[in-house]
Amino acid sequence: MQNITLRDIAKVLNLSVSTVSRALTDSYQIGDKTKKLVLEYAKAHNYVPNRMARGLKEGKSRSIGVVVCSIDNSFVSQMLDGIDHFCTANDYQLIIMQSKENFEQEKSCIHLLYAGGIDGLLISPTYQTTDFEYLKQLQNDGLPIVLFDRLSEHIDTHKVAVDNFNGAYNAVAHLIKNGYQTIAHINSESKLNLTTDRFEGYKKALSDHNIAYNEDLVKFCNTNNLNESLEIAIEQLMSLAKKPDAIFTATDQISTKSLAVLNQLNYKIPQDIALIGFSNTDLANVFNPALSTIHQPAFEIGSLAAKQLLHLIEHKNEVIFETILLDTELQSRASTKPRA
Amino acid sequence: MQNITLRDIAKVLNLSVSTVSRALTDSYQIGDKTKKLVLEYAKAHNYVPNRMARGLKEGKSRSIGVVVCSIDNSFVSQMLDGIDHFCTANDYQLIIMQSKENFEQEKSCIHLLYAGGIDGLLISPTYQTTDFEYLKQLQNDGLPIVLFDRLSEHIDTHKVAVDNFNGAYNAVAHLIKNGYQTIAHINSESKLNLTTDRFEGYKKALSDHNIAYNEDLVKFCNTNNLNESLEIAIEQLMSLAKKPDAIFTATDQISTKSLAVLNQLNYKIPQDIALIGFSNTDLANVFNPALSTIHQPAFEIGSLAAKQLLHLIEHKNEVIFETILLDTELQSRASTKPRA
DNA sequence: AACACTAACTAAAACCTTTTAGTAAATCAA
DNA sequence: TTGATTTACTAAAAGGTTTTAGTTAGTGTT
Repeated sequence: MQNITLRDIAKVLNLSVSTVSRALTDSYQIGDKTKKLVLEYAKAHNYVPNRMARGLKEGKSRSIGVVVCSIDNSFVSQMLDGIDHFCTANDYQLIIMQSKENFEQEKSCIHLLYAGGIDGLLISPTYQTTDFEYLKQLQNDGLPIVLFDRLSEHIDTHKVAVDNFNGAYNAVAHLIKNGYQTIAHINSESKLNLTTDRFEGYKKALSDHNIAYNEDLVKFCNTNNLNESLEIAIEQLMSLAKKPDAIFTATDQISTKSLAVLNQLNYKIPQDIALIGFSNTDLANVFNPALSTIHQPAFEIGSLAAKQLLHLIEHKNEVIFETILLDTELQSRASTKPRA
Repeated sequence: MQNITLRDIAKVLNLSVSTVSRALTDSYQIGDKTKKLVLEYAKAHNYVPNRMARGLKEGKSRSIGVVVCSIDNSFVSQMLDGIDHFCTANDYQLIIMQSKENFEQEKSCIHLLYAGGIDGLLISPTYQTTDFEYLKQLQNDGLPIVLFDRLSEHIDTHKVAVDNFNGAYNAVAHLIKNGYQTIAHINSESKLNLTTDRFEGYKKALSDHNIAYNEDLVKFCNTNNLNESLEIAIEQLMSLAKKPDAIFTATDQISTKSLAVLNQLNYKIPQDIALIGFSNTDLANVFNPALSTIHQPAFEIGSLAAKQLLHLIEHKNEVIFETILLDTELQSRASTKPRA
């Protein structure tokens, strides 16, 4: 099973191990004939450097850890695609772990990854996460960390996400422009920027259009028990004295499930109630009705975050952290058609 | 940044490196007092063995490679979830790579993974893949390999997937039972078992119900250019002299996109044409109309495949390979309502 | 007292790479 | 011809772990 090693090549060609190593890295110290000889032999015998040995020697593993809530989430997997794309292009391996929206499991993932010797960490924290001390400690120990999608102010590092405030603002402004006036908002229960920014965007759009904010129209759902808490939220909204004529939903999961719940309750969309939400599904056109969405450049978020992390790994001394916010895109479909 | 090493502990406690190593692995050769001393010091100073060093020494990495067509595919990501679950529970790390349905890229992924020193490989080949010589060579070199979801007879190893023949048979039988007679079939262009088994299941269901097979009703689409080739296929089907009254689609992508195309062409489903297909989307209920599906136990496929692989890694001598086929589930919805 | 045996430890090699610090031979300047 | 420089190579160490092959001190047997 064993792969061929430098020593094997050296023995056959009657050279020293160091010469072979240098020939393969095209060092100026080695003559052209020797280089050619070694290169050809290595190629012919399919030599590949042992990653463990190299990693041990260099104190690097050329692998990065990624912690996400769940691989099994279309938006997340789109970001992972972007991360993978950039890392593969730069010869870094990806080790992906899932927090399953559970803070304890998130800590455990991070610990395992760190112990496994990753060169850097890409993390999108759980909605529960409020304590960033653990991450800050690793950061102080020299581990490069980049936050993506779900950001927090409690840790200072590179961060990549979309402009959630503007995305939310545009969604609500779009509803208002199309004649909707009583706009509800369903968000996830969390202290992350993502949540608060989208909420703030909602409020700002209302106030900019002279619509009074009404807290009865705003619901925060428990992500760990979404089905049930969302049904309750929607039923509460629809039994208000002054019923909403539109809903702006803040996450992918909430958007699609709200559509399901509203359909099940036999509301006509958008006649009875309009719906727009953050979502990256490529099936929005197939929905009943086609769903208006705020679309995020998921692939770009991932690849940019990876780019920032690899830069951090290779230039550890630089400490000017930046936060990159990409633009969202409003995709208008049947679920928010202008009111007749 | 550097983690504490065995040598550090040895120096502080005035012991040899080997004693410390043995104390930590609870060897009988070390006295109880010494063991306790070492264990406490290691714990207090958060010692974690260097994965590279251990990997180098043992010739193992405790990591496995996974090659899939694309992370960004809900069915794939559900399987990855299962794989991750089992591997994490058994302290193996996952290195995921994407072939993007391209055979050359698949080979490149496998090569990178092998060079990276994985202990085993989990692979779901591209639809293009017909040549398994490369994999067989690695297998002969001692690399444990398990095929999942997309199987082939050209390599002998553990395999995990669903019973595609039966899944397809049930879908078509369901259509017939509900009164549909002229049943088209859209599949992906490939030589993999998955493709042929689903095609065979379709044919068998027809013949068992005394419906003549008509090759005009069967289309194989190019997965790398699905949008266009699918549109052409559907237009051809719908312009036949004897139009189909139902379509059975063979893959997740084809199923959802067919729905989109049929909607766009303004066909009423199921009145003009019924639709059922393999798909694992959890949004089938939200579609227009709700889509009948053949659902696969994706998580179980993944975790079982991982289980088989880890077993293979830890018992390399055993060579009785098995193929596990799980059952599919028919989920009947509006798109295949019984004909009036 | 001589010997075998065990308990508790250690020194050093091995895994494979990269890199530091050299060496030997050839070339060049004076 | 001497001394300096360049070219093309090598020996050996380092990185952290596990493991082989010891060593030493102490106990038990006769």
